[in-house]
Amino acid sequence: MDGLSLSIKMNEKLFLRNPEQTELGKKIILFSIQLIHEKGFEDFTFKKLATAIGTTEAGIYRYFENKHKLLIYITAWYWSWLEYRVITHTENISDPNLKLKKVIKFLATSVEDDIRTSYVNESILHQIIIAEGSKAYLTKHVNEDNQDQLFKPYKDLCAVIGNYILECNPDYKYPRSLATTIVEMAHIQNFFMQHLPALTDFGKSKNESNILDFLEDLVFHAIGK
Amino acid sequence: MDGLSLSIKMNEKLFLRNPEQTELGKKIILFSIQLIHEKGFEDFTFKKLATAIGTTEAGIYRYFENKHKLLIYITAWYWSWLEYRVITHTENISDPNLKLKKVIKFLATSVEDDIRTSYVNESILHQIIIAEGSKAYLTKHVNEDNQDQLFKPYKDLCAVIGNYILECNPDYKYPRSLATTIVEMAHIQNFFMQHLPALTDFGKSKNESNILDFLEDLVFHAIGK
DNA sequence: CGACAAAGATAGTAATACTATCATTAAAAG
DNA sequence: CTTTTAATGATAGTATTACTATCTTTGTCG
Repeated sequence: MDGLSLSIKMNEKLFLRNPEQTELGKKIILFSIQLIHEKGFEDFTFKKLATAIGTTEAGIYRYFENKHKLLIYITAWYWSWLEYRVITHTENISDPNLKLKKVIKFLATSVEDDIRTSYVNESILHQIIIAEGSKAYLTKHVNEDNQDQLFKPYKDLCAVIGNYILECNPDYKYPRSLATTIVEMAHIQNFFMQHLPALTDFGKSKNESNILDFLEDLVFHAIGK
Repeated sequence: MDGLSLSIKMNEKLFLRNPEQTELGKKIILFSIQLIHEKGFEDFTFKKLATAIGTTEAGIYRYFENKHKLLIYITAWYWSWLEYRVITHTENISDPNLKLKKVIKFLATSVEDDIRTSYVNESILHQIIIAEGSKAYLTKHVNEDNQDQLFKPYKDLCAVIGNYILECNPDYKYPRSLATTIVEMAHIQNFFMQHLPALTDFGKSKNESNILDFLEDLVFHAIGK
C-alpha cells in the first residue's frame, strides 16, 4: 500500500466475499459504477459487468448475491464516505450555522474524484446516487434489508445533519425530517434540473449553486434563522 | 353509463390501445394497481397480471408496450386525478394560505377510494405513488419520455401548487422547487415513517398528521408567513 | 512441497420480456 | 340479415436475465 488511502468498513451482509480485499473485487466496484451510470440500473446486468471486466458471470456472483445488493453496497459506500468528509470538514468549525451550510454544500454540489480511493470514482458515484439512489430502499424487502442494517450509513449521515440542525436551534421540532429533506431534495432537485427543468426554478441555468441557495433558504427559514 | 363517473383524459403515447374504452383495458388498470402494490414493481410481470385477470400475456401487450409504460400511465392518472381534486376543492377559497394548506393536506394524507372511478382504487394507488412513483421518471429514457409529455400531469400539478405559493408570497424566489419539495417529501416522509422510521421525527406514532405539520411548518416558514 | 483460497471455464435452468400467428367472438355497418 | 371489422383467446417461439452447479487451473502461504 503506497500513498494516501482511505478504507471504509462495510456491513458484511452486503456481500458474499469482501470486494475490497481482492483485485477482482475492486474491479467489480470500479466497473459497476461505470456501467450503472452508463446504462442505468434496470439495464445493468452481471453478464454485461462480467464482460466489461473480462471475467465471468459466476465470478461476480461470488462477491454479490444479486445486482440489488451491489447497488446497496455502492450507495452505502457513498453515504459512509460522505459522512466521513462531512465530519472531517466540520470538526473545526464552531458556528453550527456554518457547519450546516458546509453540509448543504457537500450534498448539493458535485464532487471530484477522491484520489485516496482508487477503485471508486466519486464523481460518477454522485450521479448514480442522484438517479438510482432511492431504488436501494424503494423495494418490498426494505424492512428485511433495514433489519440487516444495510441503510445504516444513510441513517448515520442524516443523524449527523439532524444534530447540526439541533445545534442551530435546539427547539426545532423536526430535525431528522429536515435532515432527510435536505439530503433527498439535494438530489431530486439536481435530477429535475437536468431532466425535468419545469419542475425547478433553475431550469435554464442548470447551475448547482442555485440548488444550494434554495436549500439554504429553505433550511434556515425552517429553523428560524 | 349510470351514476357518477369521472373520466380523465390520458396522453395517447402512454398506451397502444386505450384501456378506458374496453372491459379488458379497465381490468388491466384495476388488477395492475393491486398487483404492483402486492408484489412491488420489480416483481410485477405481465405474465402474473394476465394470470390474475384471466387473460394472456399477449392480451396485455396489446394495451401497453411494457410494464414501465403502464407504471407511467397509472402515476400520470394519479397526478391528473389529484390536480382535479385540488382545483375543485380550492376554487372557492380566497385565502391563498388556506389553499396551500389544503394542497398539503391532499398530498400528505391517505385518500379514500373515489367511487366515481370504478376501475381505479385510489387508496392503493396512493401507496403505489409513495413506494414506486419516482421509478416512473428515474430512468435512462426520461428525456424521451418527457418529450412525449408523459410527465405533464405531474408538472401541471406542481405548477398549480407553485402558483398558490406565489399567491401567498409573490416575492418568493423558488415556487416550483418548493412545490416539488412538498410533493416529493409528502411521499418520502411517508415511506420513511413506515419503513425507515429513524429517518423521520414521527417514527413511533406513524401518524400522517405529523407529516402534515412538518410540511406546513416548512412551507410557511420558507415563504415567510 | 502441499494445501487452500480465488478465479476461470463451462453448462444448465426457470423466469422474463417480448413478438408472431391464427382462430374465435361480438358488435357495428351496409 | 349478412358482412366487415375490432377485440380477444390460444398457442408458440426467441433472446435475455438471473441465477446455480461443477470442475479445472492458478497463485500464494506456511
